[in-house]
Amino acid sequence: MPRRNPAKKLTPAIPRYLEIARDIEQAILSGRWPPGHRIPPETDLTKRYACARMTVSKAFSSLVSAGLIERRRRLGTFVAMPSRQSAVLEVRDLKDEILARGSTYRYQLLSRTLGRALTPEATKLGLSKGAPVLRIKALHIASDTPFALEERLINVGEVPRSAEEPFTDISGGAWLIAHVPWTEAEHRISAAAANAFESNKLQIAPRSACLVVERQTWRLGRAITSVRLVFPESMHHLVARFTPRQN
Amino acid sequence: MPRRNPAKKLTPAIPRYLEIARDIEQAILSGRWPPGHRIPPETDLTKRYACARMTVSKAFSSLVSAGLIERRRRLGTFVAMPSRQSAVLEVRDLKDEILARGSTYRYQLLSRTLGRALTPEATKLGLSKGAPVLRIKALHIASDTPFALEERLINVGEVPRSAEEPFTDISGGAWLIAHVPWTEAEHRISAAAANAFESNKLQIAPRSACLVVERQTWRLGRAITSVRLVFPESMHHLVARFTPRQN
DNA sequence: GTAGTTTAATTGTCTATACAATTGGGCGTG
DNA sequence: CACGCCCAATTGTATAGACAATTAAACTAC
Repeated sequence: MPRRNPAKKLTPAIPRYLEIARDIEQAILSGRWPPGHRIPPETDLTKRYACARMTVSKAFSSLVSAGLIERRRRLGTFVAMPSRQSAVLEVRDLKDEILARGSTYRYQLLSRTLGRALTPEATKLGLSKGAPVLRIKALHIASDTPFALEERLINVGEVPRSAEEPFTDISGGAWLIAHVPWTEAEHRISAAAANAFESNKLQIAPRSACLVVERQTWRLGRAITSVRLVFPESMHHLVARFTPRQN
Repeated sequence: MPRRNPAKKLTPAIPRYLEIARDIEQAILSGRWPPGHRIPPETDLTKRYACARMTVSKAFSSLVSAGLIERRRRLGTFVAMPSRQSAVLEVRDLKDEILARGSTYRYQLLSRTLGRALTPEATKLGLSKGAPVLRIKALHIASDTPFALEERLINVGEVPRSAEEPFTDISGGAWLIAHVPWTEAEHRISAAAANAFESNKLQIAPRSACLVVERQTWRLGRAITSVRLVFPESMHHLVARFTPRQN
């Protein structure tokens, strides 16, 4: 029977398992425990911290999910090799982003056509040629200055309700976020010179530098939408921030 | 004769807590439990799955760290709003990336000066003016074509050994990754037209579109380095991929 | 020596219980 | 009604113990 400590120990500001996790994290980040170093087994730390093994285990779990350590039965726990760095790229709705910087937001639908996928479109979405797709072109405008040009392709077969949505007042991105859960997304970020259509709509000089974000979204393996966002130089930058420690 | 007891309850292929987590995940991803939906409390699931509360708790923990659910004491557990999307941006060493695409890699140091931080440099790194810094300019070359221009600033006070490194054969990024652990990094990704120096070194037309990646790295709150990488249009794109399910 | 077998170290999962912390909602008083 | 107090639901953390799975290393039989 787990009899509680008679001293009525109030839980301290920082829980025990986090304290352990931070100690280990500190040892790793300071370089005191280099990659490959073997971390004392749970039973040792159980003694050192005078706690149950589950508590140490929980500390280790959080470090595993943060990618700082790796564990193997019988072998022990080791500081992970800093193999591939990664960063969390925040992707927010453009409307929120524009409003957040104090500008007014306006959305303008340029075109909306319901049709059958041409070969390149079908390839991009992983559909067969002729499948129903919705094509949307629109402008996001911040304080009367064009902010981004959006060209979107929606897989109507997967999102039937999109065929009834006019998209005159809400952007495809905002509508989809609200109506369709997704399981996987991929972004391609690059730079490109504006073509004639883009420079015209964005009111910038032809061939001027633009940031291009192409995003494709899937739901349980089937493509939902594919979108290409073109931002004039200096209108936008993406920020990615990474902290190794999780939880 | 192996004295293994075959009648003993073998642990199934998939542990109990993962089974629970997957059921919930499936309900969320399929849309059956939309964002904001209240998930039954631990005690209910404890009954439904006939297991201990710790097991349900562990299932929930993994879903929390995957960002699928949010929990609040007394209120309960809810399907997370898909508002703050995020993606994992892979950041690899340029050398690896170039070699991976089958090109040859060459690194060329353009300049290296050890000096005292000017005001803008000090501001960027969060140092006081006059602190020792190392400035490096270098080219990354893929199959004899300039691939990226690197302009780097290193906080010598935080990384003293960098002052002795010539950086003639190894890039600042590769050296730092190997020698200095970091705790936080921030990326700024944007597009810009090449200036005279950049177009000259990268052998591209003046004012042509470039992808600019600015990265700043800290270690325990103190700046280690700040780097600006300029890629000619079409030479490079960043790929970010996101999968909500984490295990 | 070699091949197979056992052992032991270590992590992985689970149970049953206990108490703390958080906080919306209900209750009562002025 | 407004304010403050208490209650109960729910999650958060922790304990002590149990057994399974993994696998390097020690051991044993040939």
